[in-house]
Amino acid sequence: MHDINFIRTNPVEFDNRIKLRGLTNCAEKINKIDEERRNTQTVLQNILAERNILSKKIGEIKSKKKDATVIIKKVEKLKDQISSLKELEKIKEDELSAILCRIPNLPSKDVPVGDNEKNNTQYKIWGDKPKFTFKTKRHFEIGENLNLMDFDLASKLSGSRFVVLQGMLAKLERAISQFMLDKHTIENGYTEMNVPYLVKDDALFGTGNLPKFGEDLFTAGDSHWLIPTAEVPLTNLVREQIINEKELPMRVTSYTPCFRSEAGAAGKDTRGMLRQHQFTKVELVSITTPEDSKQELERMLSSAESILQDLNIHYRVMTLCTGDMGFAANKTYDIEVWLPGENAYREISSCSNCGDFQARRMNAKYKNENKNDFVHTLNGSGLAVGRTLIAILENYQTADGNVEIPKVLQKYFNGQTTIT
RNA sequence: GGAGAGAUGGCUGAGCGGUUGAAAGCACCGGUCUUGAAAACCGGCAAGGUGGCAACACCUUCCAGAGUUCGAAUCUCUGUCUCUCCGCCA
Repeated sequence: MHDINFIRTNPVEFDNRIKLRGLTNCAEKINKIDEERRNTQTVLQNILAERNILSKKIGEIKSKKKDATVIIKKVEKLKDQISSLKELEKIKEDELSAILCRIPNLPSKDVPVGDNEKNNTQYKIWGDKPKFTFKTKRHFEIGENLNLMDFDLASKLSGSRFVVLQGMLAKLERAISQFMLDKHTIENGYTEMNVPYLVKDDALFGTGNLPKFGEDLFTAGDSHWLIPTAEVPLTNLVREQIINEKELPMRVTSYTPCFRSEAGAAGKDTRGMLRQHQFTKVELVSITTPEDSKQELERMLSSAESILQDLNIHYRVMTLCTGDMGFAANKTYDIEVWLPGENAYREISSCSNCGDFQARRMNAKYKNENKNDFVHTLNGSGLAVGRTLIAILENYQTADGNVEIPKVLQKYFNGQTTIT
């Protein structure tokens, strides 16, 4: 949610920066409604002030047991005006927030400008593409050949975009998530949280998924939604609060399933488990002061990177351009992991600084020398577990169709070193 | 699921329909004292908004929404949530 005050005082800058996200000339329209709203409010407040004064007088007169009918008649006349002005004010407020809550965050000034992912820029690259002496397979070929990954079976239960993992692959999924949580809690300074997977509208509004992107979500039938990412419950942990500055930065992590309808992704990545309706993810969320959020994004990125480095898998980090960022972000880094079977880099993590955008929607503040200000929120995958499993299968595959278990995961396998 | 109780400022907790934005305590901030700290004492301390260059003035907010009233934290209705007891249950 944007600061109306900022739009009012910097309409040109606002329009220039929001244009980078494909929206044109918003400020004038917004400011016109805002002005109508404020004018209405001023008139209303003056009448309310008058009513309050007169009502107080009535109290004084009555306490002296005198007759107040003249003044009471006078105040009665104000009532109609008050209710119609209140109505008008509400209309203007709703009109304003309907527009404001659908406008994406302004891109940070250090984000590359562009319309689509082709304009993303490489921020860093780690390791090298591994060399294989045999023709590499894709993850689902490996998994299906091992008889440990079954898409047909899953579709009987749940339809398309689901998978059943069995035996060592199910265990691998568990080992990966365990490893990630251990790494983030023991070495990277995050506190592990166990959070609800069903949330209310308000929580999704807070992170920016609603009201615009309900299509991407699953509902649970009642007033609950299935979380598309643990970002939603984790970020909302600070909603409607004034946090003591000493508590910041707050770093939390959680391993959860994520549910996405993939409404706009028909025909995209239909083979394999790259894009599923349900997947698990270890999420990182940081709550910081405005001064610290930029460096926190770098720190968060490093935390996510540390997983792939420990797994010794080659990746690159892209800075998303203005046109490719998510709704709530002001800057986003995507970690793209190298998949030899697919001969491509694929997103495995997305780390975003949302500035105060979500904090405004959630009304999350911190106390700073007797001043209250909105916190900054950041979120990142650390990492997507399913895609990490894919990356391991493809990077650790052997000529005979088996998969080596990465060193750091072996302790979760009682010393076993290969999946066969 | 049945019966009852409740929701007030960062927290605990008072609050007759009329100077109650709200007592008191804790926490927090500033000061005195102290070599330093603690204790003690003094002072400050809710949020959001409108108008104003500003000092400041005013408006709104006591879970949410509707209502009664000249006037609601206080009365009525609805919803949400919490707690206690009973039943059921992983």
